[in-house]
Amino acid sequence: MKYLTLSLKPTDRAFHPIDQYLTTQEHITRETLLHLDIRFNETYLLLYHLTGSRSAIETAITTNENVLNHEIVSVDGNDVYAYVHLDAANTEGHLVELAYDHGLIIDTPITFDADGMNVTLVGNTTRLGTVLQSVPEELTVSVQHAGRYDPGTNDLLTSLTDRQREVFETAVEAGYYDVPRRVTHQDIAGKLDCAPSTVDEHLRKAESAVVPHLF
Amino acid sequence: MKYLTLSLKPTDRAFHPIDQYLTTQEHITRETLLHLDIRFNETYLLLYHLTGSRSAIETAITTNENVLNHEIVSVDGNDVYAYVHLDAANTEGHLVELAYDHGLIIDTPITFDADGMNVTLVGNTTRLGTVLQSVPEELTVSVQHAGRYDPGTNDLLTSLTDRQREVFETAVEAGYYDVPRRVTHQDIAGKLDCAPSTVDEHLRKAESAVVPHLF
DNA sequence: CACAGATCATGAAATATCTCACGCTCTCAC
DNA sequence: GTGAGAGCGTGAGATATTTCATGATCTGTG
Repeated sequence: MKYLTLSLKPTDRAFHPIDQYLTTQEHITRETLLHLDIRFNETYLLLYHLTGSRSAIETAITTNENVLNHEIVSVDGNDVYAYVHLDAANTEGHLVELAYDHGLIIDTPITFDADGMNVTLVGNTTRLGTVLQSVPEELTVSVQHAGRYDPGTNDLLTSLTDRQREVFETAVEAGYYDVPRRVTHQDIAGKLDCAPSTVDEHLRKAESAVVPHLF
Repeated sequence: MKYLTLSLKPTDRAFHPIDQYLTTQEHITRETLLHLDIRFNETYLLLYHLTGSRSAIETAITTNENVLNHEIVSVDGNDVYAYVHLDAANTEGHLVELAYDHGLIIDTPITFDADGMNVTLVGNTTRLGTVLQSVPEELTVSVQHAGRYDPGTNDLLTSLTDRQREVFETAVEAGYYDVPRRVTHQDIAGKLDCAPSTVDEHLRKAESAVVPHLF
C-alpha cells in the first residue's frame, strides 16, 4: 500500500464547490478538513476546522445552495468547527470524484495553507499513477511525499531505537507509568535481564524523544 | 460538536458482515480499521490493519461473497494491510448504517480488542442520543468516553487538567525532558511558584495519562 | 580488514524523587 | 446551606533515580 501526499494549487478547482467557495471568503481561513464522508444518497458530510468570525462562517455556509444541513460550533475565539451536509451535485472532475472513481482512499485530515491544499491519497501504485494522469490541466499538482503507507507505526515512536521501544513498552505494561508506580527500574530490569540503570537510560531517552512532541 | 466513544460487545453484529466474518477466523486478529469510506454506488472501501498469516487473510477475504476487489500488503512479519472493496448489501441495521442514517461521522481508526470494538462517533448531542436509542438489542454498547470533540487539540493532552497541562508544558519547555535533564522539580516549582512535590505530582499524573496511550 | 560512530551495558556515589497523610478550595447537586 | 467529590498544595522520610566514566558491541563504509 503506497501513499502520495499531493500539494494542489491554485485551488480554483478545490476538492468540492463549497471548498472552492470558502477560499473566496476574505475573513475565513480553512485550517483542516477533519472528515470527508460520503453517503449513499449522493451527499457529502464534511467536518471543517475553520478560523474566522462565526457569523461570517455561518453566512458563507448558509449562502451556498448545495448545503442541506449544517451546524457550527465555536471552540475558542476564532476557532470554529463546521459540520456541513452537502448535496454532491456538480462535482464532476473534482478531486474527490477522481480519487473515489479510482478506488483511492483520501486520508483525512486534509490541511490547507496559503498556497493551496495538501491531500494524502492511499492506494496501490497503479491506481495512484492513473489518478495523477487524470488530474485536470487547470490544477497544478506537485507530489510532496510518497512512500509506503504505514499509519500503524505510531509516528511518535518511530524515532526510538528498537531497544528503547522495547524497554519503554515493557515499562508501560508493567505499570511503571501508573500512579503510584507499580514497578521500579529494578523490576523492569529483571524482566529484560539487564541493569536498572540501563532501563533508566532507555526510558529517559524515550521520554525525551516523545514528550516534547506532544506539544 | 460532541463525540462518544463506544465499546461494542459482543461483535456478533459487527459494523459490517465482512467484519463479523473476520472475527470468526481463528488465525486472524483485527487490529484497527484505518479507513471506512463509502462510494455512491453502494460499495464500501475498507482499509484494515490485521495480524495473521497472509495466506489465511487472503483466503478469508476472497471467500467472502461481498468482496468486489481487494489487495493485501504485508508489512513486517504478521502485520498486514488489507484494502477491501465491498458490496454494501445486507448491511441493514449494522452500525455503519445506523451512524450514517443519523448524520454521524465515524471517526477512524476503529480499534479492536478481545472484547469487541471501540468506535468514536461524532455529531451533535441530539443525533448521538438518537443513535444510541436505535442500537439493536443484541448489541451490548457501553459508552467509554464522551465529551467535546476537539481533534485540533492533541488528543493525548485533553484528558489532563489545566493545571497538569500547565506544569507539564512548563517542564518540557524548561528542558526537564532533555537528556541529561536541564532542570529539576525545584527549578520548575520556582517558575510556577509552588512546591517541588506539587510539580512532581502533576508530572507523574500527566505522564501516566499520556504515555500508555502511545502504544 | 579496520575505522568511526552509534548504541548498549555496567556500577558507585550524589542526590533528586516518590509516597503518603493531611488539609484546603472549588463545584455541583440536593 | 451542606455534603460529596475532584482537584490542588505541602512537608518529611524512605528510597529509587540520575549522572558519569568506562568499556563492550554492533553497523556501515572505504
